[in-house]
Amino acid sequence: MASKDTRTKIMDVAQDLIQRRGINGMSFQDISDAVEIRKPSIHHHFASKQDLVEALLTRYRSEFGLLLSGILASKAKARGKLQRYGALFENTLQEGNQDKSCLCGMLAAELHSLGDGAALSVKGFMQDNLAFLTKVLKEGRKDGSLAIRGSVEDVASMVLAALEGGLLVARADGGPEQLSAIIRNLVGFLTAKP
Amino acid sequence: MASKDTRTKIMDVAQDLIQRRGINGMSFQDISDAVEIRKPSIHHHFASKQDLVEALLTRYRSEFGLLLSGILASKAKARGKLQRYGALFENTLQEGNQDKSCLCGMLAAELHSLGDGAALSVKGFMQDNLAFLTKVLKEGRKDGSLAIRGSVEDVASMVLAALEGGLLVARADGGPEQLSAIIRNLVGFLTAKP
DNA sequence: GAAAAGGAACCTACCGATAGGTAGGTTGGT
DNA sequence: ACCAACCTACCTATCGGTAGGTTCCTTTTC
Repeated sequence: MASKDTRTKIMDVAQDLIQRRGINGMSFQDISDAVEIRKPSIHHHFASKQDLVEALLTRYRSEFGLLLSGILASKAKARGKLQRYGALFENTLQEGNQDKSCLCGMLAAELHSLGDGAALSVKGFMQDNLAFLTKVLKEGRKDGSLAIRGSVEDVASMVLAALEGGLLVARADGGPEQLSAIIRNLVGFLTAKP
Repeated sequence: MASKDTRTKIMDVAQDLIQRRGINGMSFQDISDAVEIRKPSIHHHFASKQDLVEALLTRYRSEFGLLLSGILASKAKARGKLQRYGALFENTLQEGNQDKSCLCGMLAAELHSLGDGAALSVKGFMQDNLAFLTKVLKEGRKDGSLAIRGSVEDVASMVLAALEGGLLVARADGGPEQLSAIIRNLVGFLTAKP
């Protein structure tokens, strides 16, 4: 932690705050308090709040993309890949005080407060996930581990919606266990009957 | 519109703003601009922002509860009831500039900015919906129009998550058509095979 | 190798705009 | 005479952001 450079520390703190409070619930002062640096010094690393958010989104999409690639490359059947994908969301909610949501889920809610670049990046994140899910679902239809009816793209949308929404609902109501139940059921419904 | 009393106008405008921008993206000045009233006059009707939000939540839950009761009381089969329930969410997104989400979905995202009363009310909204869905799903298992596997409560959570998340995803990415596709698929997966 | 130049990484002090909220007065109907 | 429903004027806190200076390490130059 102490060895991380300041820019990274700022990004880490900012991302954590946005995932818990949202963009408009996070201020430069909050970052300044958490990272040991004066508030205006943040501007040395990020010219504006929009710049910070865009940098956050670029990093988040890149890291998330790596995780998705890792899942795609694994030897597991499609059903297993879907479970590993769901675990990404479960892990997010289980971190810290169990009140963190997906960065892009939060920003999607506050889309109105975003600049064009950030809004496009949030949309891009959704499309990244849909493309991933579409691949996994098609794979599952081939290897027989999943039973897909209708448009694969539409089912992908449903899965993504259930996970993003699951984070919101679980945080407000039933906690991590509720999210786990949602994922368990989702995978169950998509599983081919023997 | 002109005949509505000021208190109602304030609530209508505030709710619209929160559904589109979120709590922290809405200010008393915004309300003042939309309703023809000076900013401090809002305090005559609502002592604080928290009071306003809590009044909004009480009204929203009450109105939504009536809609749910109406659906429950209808003669339709459970599958039809589920479709009518989904239409509630579709209607929300189709209003105005097609950028409105569920009030409680937005507030669930910004839960950290809410007082205890409001947070509890958001949680209550989720539980209202889960109770409704649980009833419908059980009904569907009886009348044969739905095929539920596993815990009915867990499936209810999944449906609610998919709809709340569907609003977020559709708003950021594919618009109303994407939400419709999600609902179509959701109902499809829950439909008993002939 | 010493000195000068440069720039990254901070700092203090401050800015105008806006946030939610308060004090106290005016108006008009009951 | 009262009270609901407004108003103007103003408050403090905080927002994102700017100006300009200090420190220190690196790089260039004689």
